[in-house]
Amino acid sequence: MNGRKFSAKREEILKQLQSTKTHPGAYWVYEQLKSRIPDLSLGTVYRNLNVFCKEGKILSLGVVKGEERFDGISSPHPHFICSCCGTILDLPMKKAKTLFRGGFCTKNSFLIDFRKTVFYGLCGNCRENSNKDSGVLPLEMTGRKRCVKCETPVFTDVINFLS
Amino acid sequence: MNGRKFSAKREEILKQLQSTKTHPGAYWVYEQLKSRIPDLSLGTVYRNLNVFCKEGKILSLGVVKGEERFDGISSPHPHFICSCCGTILDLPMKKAKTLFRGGFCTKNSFLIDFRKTVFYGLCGNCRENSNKDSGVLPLEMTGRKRCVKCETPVFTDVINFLS
DNA sequence: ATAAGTGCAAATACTTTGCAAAGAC
DNA sequence: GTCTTTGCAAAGTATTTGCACTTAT
Repeated sequence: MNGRKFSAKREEILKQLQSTKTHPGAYWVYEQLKSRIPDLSLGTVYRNLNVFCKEGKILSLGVVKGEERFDGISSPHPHFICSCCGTILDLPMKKAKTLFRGGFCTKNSFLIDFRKTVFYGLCGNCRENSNKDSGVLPLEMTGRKRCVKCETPVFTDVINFLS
Repeated sequence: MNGRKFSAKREEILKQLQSTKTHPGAYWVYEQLKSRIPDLSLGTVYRNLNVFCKEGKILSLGVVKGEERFDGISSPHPHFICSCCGTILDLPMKKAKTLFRGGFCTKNSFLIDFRKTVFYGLCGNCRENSNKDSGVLPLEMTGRKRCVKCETPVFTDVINFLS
């Protein structure tokens, strides 16, 4: 009674997001599909992007210049965000490592001003509550690997990045 | 003709933000000061928080649950954000390193689900434009060190974090 | 005197939501 | 038949902005 049903529009929204490397926002996805699917509504795009995020099928890159941006590739990888125009680029691991070490801009390329490293998860309180209430973890936490100690879902790929 | 003038309210806003470790949003700052400064307006808080960000006096931690959150400590350091309740914690470097290596939750503490590492700066296009147009870099880029090669402002502390 | 700062309220802009109709199973 | 998905438009909400007034220099 809480399952997900097939929806052609949902599929198209996912495909559209996965078809680009521009890390767009909801409106871009809507606009692209609108010509092909005239009776698509922006609300549906928002709804489904949220669904994908919670299912771990896509990645939210957070709000850039007032608009939430998404990545159709859900495996975590470094990004570059231009603080001037909002362009988002996938950052090859090799380049990321160079930037970490270098601390200055690379010739003919973008200039790194600063970076942010943020850990996401559950604080002690919320973790306790989510276990107590229903045994159900927040949707954001589902679909991931589990802690070797306590069986809680956890993302282990942190080991691989820049370690 | 483009200077900044003293403002008591501005000082208070900065002090208020620096007085807490909770990484609050604009409204919290406003609420705290309202009792002491009854004729303070929310718009002024927003305006000045933006000013501080551009001057590098505070740090924006991005939008968490729909609200932009700030850190009165402007030197970059790792944070933990609870994806359930939005709590933001400063993360001691030692713990950050452990989390990078461990990839699983720590006993009686928060659970790391995933982290994001984002580089901010200027892409090639914008960099070119900002040089051409006026010789003035976007405000976000000011007040920082300069690239040893091209003299463009750049934040060099990336070298020190987890390298 | 001049330019910057502020209060206030209206405007923006992105996102969410309520509800009735349509669709999947 | 039941539960999910959707279109549509309205509501919601954080943030920005215009303008007249105030304040700093």
